[in-house]
Amino acid sequence: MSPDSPETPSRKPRADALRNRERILDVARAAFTGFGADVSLDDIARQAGVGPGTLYRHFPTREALLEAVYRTEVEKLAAAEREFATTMPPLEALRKWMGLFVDYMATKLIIVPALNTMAGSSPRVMESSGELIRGAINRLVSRAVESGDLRPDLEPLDLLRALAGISSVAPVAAWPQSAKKMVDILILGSRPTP
Amino acid sequence: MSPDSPETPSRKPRADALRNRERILDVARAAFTGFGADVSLDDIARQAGVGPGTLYRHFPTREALLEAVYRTEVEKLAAAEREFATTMPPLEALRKWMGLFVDYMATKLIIVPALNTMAGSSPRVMESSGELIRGAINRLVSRAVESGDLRPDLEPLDLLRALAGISSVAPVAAWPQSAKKMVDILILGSRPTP
DNA sequence: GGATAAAACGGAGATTGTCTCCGTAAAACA
DNA sequence: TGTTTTACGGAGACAATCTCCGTTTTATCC
Repeated sequence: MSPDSPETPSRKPRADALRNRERILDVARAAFTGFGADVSLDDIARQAGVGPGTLYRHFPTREALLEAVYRTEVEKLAAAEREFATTMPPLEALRKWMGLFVDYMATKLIIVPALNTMAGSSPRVMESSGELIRGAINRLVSRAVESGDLRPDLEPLDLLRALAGISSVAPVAAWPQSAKKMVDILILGSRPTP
Repeated sequence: MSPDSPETPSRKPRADALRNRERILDVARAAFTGFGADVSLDDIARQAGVGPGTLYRHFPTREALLEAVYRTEVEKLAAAEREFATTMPPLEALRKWMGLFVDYMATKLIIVPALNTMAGSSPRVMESSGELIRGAINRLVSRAVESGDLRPDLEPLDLLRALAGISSVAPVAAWPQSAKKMVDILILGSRPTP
């Protein structure tokens, strides 16, 4: 089994391949969240300025594309945390990151149900994502607590639960707006008692 | 609003229309549970011996057909309870009904997730179904308790929960077999202590 | 039991989506 | 710069969705 090493990068990957992959993912994320998980893949290819063949070479099935979009979003969140943590004051970092989290939830709300009703649906993707996100919010909150900007008795995950919770009471379309207001309210309410 | 009475049945519905509707539902149930919720609707029409136009006249969208199949299954369950209760001894009625419930769960496992990821998905269908099923199992168990065939401290819904619970540990394909064995085990274990 | 009108049928076909194949083009390597 | 490897892209085969309308069947009224 496993005839050779995990990867044998005999060559540098072609620059246009990477560019195209990027653009397809970008367009796909917008299309999925805007028009649902069953938009035409050929349409996505067209909008990304590539042929259908190119899209299908990068992502052989709709499921593969959905998974890739989701994975990318999670990684964006994780990367944002690392960046914000070193370039912004604690409270601002938290606020901006929570704003990104709202966008992430919007795509998650579309993609996860779609993946669940597909043949070879994969729980594996979801497992790792939870880990990354929990780590990020923990670090962001810790830093803001240590700097005295947040109450020390704050459960980090509760902030995210509050945002996610809106999705069940607000109409899907209006969700991001409500959630973004919530970010300010939550942070305001989480400051230490003077 | 509501210009006239809910229904003005000016005519008796045509016999072939009813027959066809019936046959389409029958074939659709088999197709959905056998091959998933995205089988070709034209195929279903062909197998039912009608043209595509006929299928689409009865059920304008895939969602409508899925809903109709589900609703029909629930009504079958309710009707079976009414029949069994008057024609069988209590324990046999319960056993046979639970056997039907296993089949019902198999289609529910396919249809509900599919409906949930569709545009105008409707929670209304599910609401009434739960009511009907709860009523049925309650009556069946009561009767068997009164006749002394079941322990009086039995929570009726637990019997169904046990069956439904298998679906999360057994592979989807092998599910009905495991569940049917469970029916015997459950009933055996539910008899009064001698 | 016809005659008549309403209702339903069915399938051809327009439209749209999926996915592949392969000749062409571009990038990496030497 | 020449060669080789990799990727591109779009034509087109195939399949599914859904509609339109001429034909057939059915209920109803004499």
